[in-house]
Amino acid sequence: MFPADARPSLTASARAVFRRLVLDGPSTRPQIGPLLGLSRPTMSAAIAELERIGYVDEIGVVQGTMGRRAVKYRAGRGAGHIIAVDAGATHVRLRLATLDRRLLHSRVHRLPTRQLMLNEEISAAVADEVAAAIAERQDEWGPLRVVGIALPTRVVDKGLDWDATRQNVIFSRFSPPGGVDLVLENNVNCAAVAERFYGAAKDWPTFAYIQIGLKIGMGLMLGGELVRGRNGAAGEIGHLSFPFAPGLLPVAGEAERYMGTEALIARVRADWPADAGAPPLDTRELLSRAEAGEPAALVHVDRHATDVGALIAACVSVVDPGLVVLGGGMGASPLLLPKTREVANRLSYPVEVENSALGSDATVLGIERLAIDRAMSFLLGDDPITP
Amino acid sequence: MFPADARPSLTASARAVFRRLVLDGPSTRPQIGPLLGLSRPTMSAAIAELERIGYVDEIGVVQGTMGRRAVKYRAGRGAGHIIAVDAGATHVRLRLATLDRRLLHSRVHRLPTRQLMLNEEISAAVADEVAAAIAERQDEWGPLRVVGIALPTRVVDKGLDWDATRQNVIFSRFSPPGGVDLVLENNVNCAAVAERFYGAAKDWPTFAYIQIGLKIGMGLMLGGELVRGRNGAAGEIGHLSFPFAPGLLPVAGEAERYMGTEALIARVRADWPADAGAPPLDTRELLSRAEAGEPAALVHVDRHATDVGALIAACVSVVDPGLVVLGGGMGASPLLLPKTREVANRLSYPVEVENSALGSDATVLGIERLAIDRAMSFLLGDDPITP
DNA sequence: GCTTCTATGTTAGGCACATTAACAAACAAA
DNA sequence: TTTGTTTGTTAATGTGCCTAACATAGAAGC
Repeated sequence: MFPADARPSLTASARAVFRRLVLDGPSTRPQIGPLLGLSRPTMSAAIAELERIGYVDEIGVVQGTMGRRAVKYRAGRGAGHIIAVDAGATHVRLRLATLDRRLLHSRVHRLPTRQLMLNEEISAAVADEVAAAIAERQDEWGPLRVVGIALPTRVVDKGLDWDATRQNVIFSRFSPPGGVDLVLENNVNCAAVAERFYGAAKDWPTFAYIQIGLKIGMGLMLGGELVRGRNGAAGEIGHLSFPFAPGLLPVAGEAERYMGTEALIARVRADWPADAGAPPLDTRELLSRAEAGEPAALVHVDRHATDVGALIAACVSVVDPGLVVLGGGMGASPLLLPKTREVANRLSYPVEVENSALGSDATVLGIERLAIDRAMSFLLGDDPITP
Repeated sequence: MFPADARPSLTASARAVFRRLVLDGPSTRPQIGPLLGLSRPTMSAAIAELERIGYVDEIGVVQGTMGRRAVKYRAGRGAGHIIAVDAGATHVRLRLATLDRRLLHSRVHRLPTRQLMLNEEISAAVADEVAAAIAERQDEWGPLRVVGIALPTRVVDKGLDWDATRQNVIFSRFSPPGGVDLVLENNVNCAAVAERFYGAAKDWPTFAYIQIGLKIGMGLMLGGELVRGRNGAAGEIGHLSFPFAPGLLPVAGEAERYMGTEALIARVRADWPADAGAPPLDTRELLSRAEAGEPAALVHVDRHATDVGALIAACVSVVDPGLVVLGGGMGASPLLLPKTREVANRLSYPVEVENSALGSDATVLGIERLAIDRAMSFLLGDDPITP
């Protein structure tokens, strides 16, 4: 549409209007104007400005109960589209969408085997899926602006301890298409973003998303801003040293090894009463048997809920988020909630604890949101041209 | 100068100029203009605007190596002044200053006995000192804009769990002067603010200040913003439940009871070797004997440093601040640093650990900064008139 | 089928706040 | 005294928004 170094300069009102069209979806001028406190002449000018450069398209008219009908607009072809990818351990999920989230293409690619960490296998799957998505390209989609990828690693800016993370492994088989902005973000942070915008934390600018599954992690949102930390390690609570008690030697990263599902299931199986039948093979079975009322399963679920409550209490004492959204294989289960709430609130300050509302889609939806945000800042020119 | 509901409206440039004069101290137009990217005519208009309403006073001229000399300006009499009070356990410290931090009056009031918590005794001392400061009032100081008080309690907005904190005890003997804005803030948070502006965290928008003394607490600064949390409990790491280990029952608030100086000294005395002379009576003695090289003292300092390192590691795993500034009776000692650094970095992610640069003045300086910020937002009208 | 009422959109005029360009003033150094 | 440098002012201009008034296009009433 135009070269990256010659993005059109827009008036503040036009930028605000575009932002609303992206965030709220198709709207009419009389909807947007009063919302932004802009007069009708200013709205006219803003829309004209945006239409001229292709950021906004007219898509029809709407008729109220009376009076002249209003023209409806949406983010235009020239605004382009983004690709969001969740590079997960078992699935690679992809969404291709416009900035106002019209889904144009999507795929869920199941990996042949579960990957223990970010590796070439995942990178290759991402490369395939991104290439396939780009091949689908249609003219009405406009230019591809951003590719966002959610990674199961810490994400840091180049220059710091980049090499200590595995994040660059994503590029072993995958090369980002040229001329397109790339956004990398930790997958738990992405899930937090999604819960904030579409899930259990709607209208909560401050909260923590805590993932309890094979791995343990937290995505922290304070005042509407994702907290990443100096080394991208904010929320790496799986890495909490543990135990933390007088006389005992703490071990780095032990919290995850103790709280993760693998250790949990090992404990469950070691502890399983002889007269309670075969012990559960995985967390799904443990949870379903607990739900069915099996006492042995219930005991273990309760014990785990207590541990989760203590973990939450630790986070609350540090950042006091007010709301904790639980996700992940174990965390998403409502069975944990009562005990977890009780323990967390007893050990620290008032916290609401809720289950994730988005499940396994949270991560893609989050990286989609981040990719859109980046595309929008690019188009509106309020960010460095090349980071 | 003018009623609260009729503050003059200022142009954006005038507001920016005033903000610079407050933050940078006396300056000339050619200093401020280029800094803000404002042309000379705009600077003229801004200064004229500010002078007319008394926000800015002319204080002299400065001569460069060549050319005409420039007029120097500073925050004016009409901008007024603020009072900052640190309501501490052993001292009440007060500073009365203009918005650009010209110290007009200050007092350090030593309480007859150490207070264990915020109580009427402290409230009475605050009332006395504030009254005395107000009695000193001189016309050239302009109006009193804000009284800020640093409290040794959690501080929450009215309406949440206000009653669970003791913060209202400050009003048992002290009544804020009428027509003046009041700012309350937790004392550890204040110390963090001071370290950020004037101390060890200058140029670190993200860091944590951790106080290790009689009490344990943290002030968290992320991206230049103080993190308070939903219940004003962010950083209440003294309240961390402890121990946190399989099979052990965690107790709320136990971290402080274990890590605080009282428990530390009790452990030292219980453990003191019979052939090492009389055990130390307090932390000051423990530290000075460690500094002198006494092995028994060194062992205990080292052990405590290890515990502090583990505590820092826990905070780093949650928020990854990149820098931790240690303050408080024990924390301010450089003796702890080597071991603390080693343990913290071994157990989590890269953190720099430094000693407080401000000592016991940190808290007053921090609340002074916050009071000034509030006064400035009041004058510039970018805040709700009455919260 | 005409008027009337209502909501949407445009045109004209003006104000607030910044700019650039040119000039005036005040100083040090030659 | 002259020259060059820096500071400050005046005049003219531009941009980005506003309000007021008008034009347009529909539904509803007679």
